[in-house]
Amino acid sequence: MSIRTRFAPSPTGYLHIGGARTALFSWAYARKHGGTFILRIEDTDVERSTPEAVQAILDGMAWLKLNYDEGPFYQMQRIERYQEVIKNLLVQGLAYHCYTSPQELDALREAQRAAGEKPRYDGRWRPEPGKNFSEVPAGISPVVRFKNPTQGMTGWKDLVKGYVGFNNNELDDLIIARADGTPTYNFCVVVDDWDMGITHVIRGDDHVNNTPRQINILKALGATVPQYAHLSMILGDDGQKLSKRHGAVSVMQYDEDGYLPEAVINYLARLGWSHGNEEVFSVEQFCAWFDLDHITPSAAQFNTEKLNWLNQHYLKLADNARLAALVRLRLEARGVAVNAAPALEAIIALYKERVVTLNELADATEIFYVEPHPAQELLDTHLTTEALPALRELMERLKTVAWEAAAIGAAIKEIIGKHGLKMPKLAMPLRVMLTGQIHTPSVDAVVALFPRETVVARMGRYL
RNA sequence: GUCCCCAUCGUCUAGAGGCCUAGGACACCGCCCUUUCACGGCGAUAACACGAGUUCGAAUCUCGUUGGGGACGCCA
Repeated sequence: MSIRTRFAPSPTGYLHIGGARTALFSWAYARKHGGTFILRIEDTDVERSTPEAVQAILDGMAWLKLNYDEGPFYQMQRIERYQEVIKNLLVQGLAYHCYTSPQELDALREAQRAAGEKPRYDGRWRPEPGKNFSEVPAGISPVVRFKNPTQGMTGWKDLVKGYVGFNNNELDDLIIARADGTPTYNFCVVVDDWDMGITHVIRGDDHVNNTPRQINILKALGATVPQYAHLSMILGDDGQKLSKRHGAVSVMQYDEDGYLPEAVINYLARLGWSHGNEEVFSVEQFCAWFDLDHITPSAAQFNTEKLNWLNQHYLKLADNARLAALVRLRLEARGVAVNAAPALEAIIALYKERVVTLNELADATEIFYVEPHPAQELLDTHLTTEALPALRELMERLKTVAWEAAAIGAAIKEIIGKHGLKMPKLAMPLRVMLTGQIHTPSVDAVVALFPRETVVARMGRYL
């Protein structure tokens, strides 16, 4: 049987790192087995779902290049189907109307909590032999509840956690249709997974408690129960739970922060999954290796340091032209006009091994297009009286020397030799005058990057 | 409170009873390279939560303890 997986986010916010990993694993599992990956938008919470959030999810997946074979399907467009199934369940006596008001339910739960019990529906409207429901309250639209089995166990062999079982008497009769007739999450999921022929449900840990309920509905429907794999959650850098208020950032934030999507993918792939000692691998390699057997059941803490390391690695590997396009966007967003000279690609070639993110790369390249303003302190420190004569001579030499790093380097060496100076005595003030910084790549290479006139002009300002 | 899940270096992890004196990676520290800062190379420090079992033998199996997390919505 062909494998069919799905990613089913609710559009109530951006795609965050945990969701992205769930999507990645689901996607990779389908890819590994030549199966089908489906995107389904679970938008039945009309209050909180927004088109912007849908777009944010789509954008996040596109950035990570997680392509889907079917969908996106929207649950709100399948309402009729859910209602049809609910009607059948009602007819078969597998579901029933419940007239308990939200206020009554609140009171019930409160009382149960106070008594140290697990808050749950007490089945007061559940049809039972001997029960008489002749006094149906007038003017109240009922919800529909699923008639959950009360005996026995419901369990499954979770592909990540192993066997997980619940006593059916722990499960209450969940609402499958609201008073306004709209179906609820747990029900839509079941119908969709059934209709869409999902074979493997790969989702977050927070759904384990929903699983026995969903299995019971699936069984009532006569549907095949898919395999389940519950992924543990991702904790923040500080070990705390990720939430909107705390550290849960959109994957697109990583784009903004200057991370490469392949670095994020590689990092996420390795978070909670392993293939021996492999740390760095392409997405293709990941798809070939991926399996559910090597997913850790325990929660994982996000580690920005390691993401940084991977990003640096992929930056070094990345094509200069691609990086130039990415950096150009960032520079222009800062209002920096990227001129033809110096060539951005050439600058990047020299700088990309020295930075961690694209933003740092943009920082480093910016001074090639914008006048630097060296701090007076740096000028005082490095433009020493002993260096000035040599610097002036160098400036003259740079007006005529062959414009390439080797020749420039040779000229510098010759001049320091002549003046009895050590390399840094000349290199540091040169860096400061040209870039306003004291940390740059090899100074002759930096000089060679600039047009000759720019170098002479920037030096001339201080000599 | 009830139910469910989890537990190896600071972090991500390898590990399916002897291959473990517990391996790799990030970070940290040290050394080398060096024209500054990086990069790169080499090296060091660092962990099986605790307690009982089972077994000739346990990081691996069982039970318990402790600690952490999740779920208990007419949210998803």
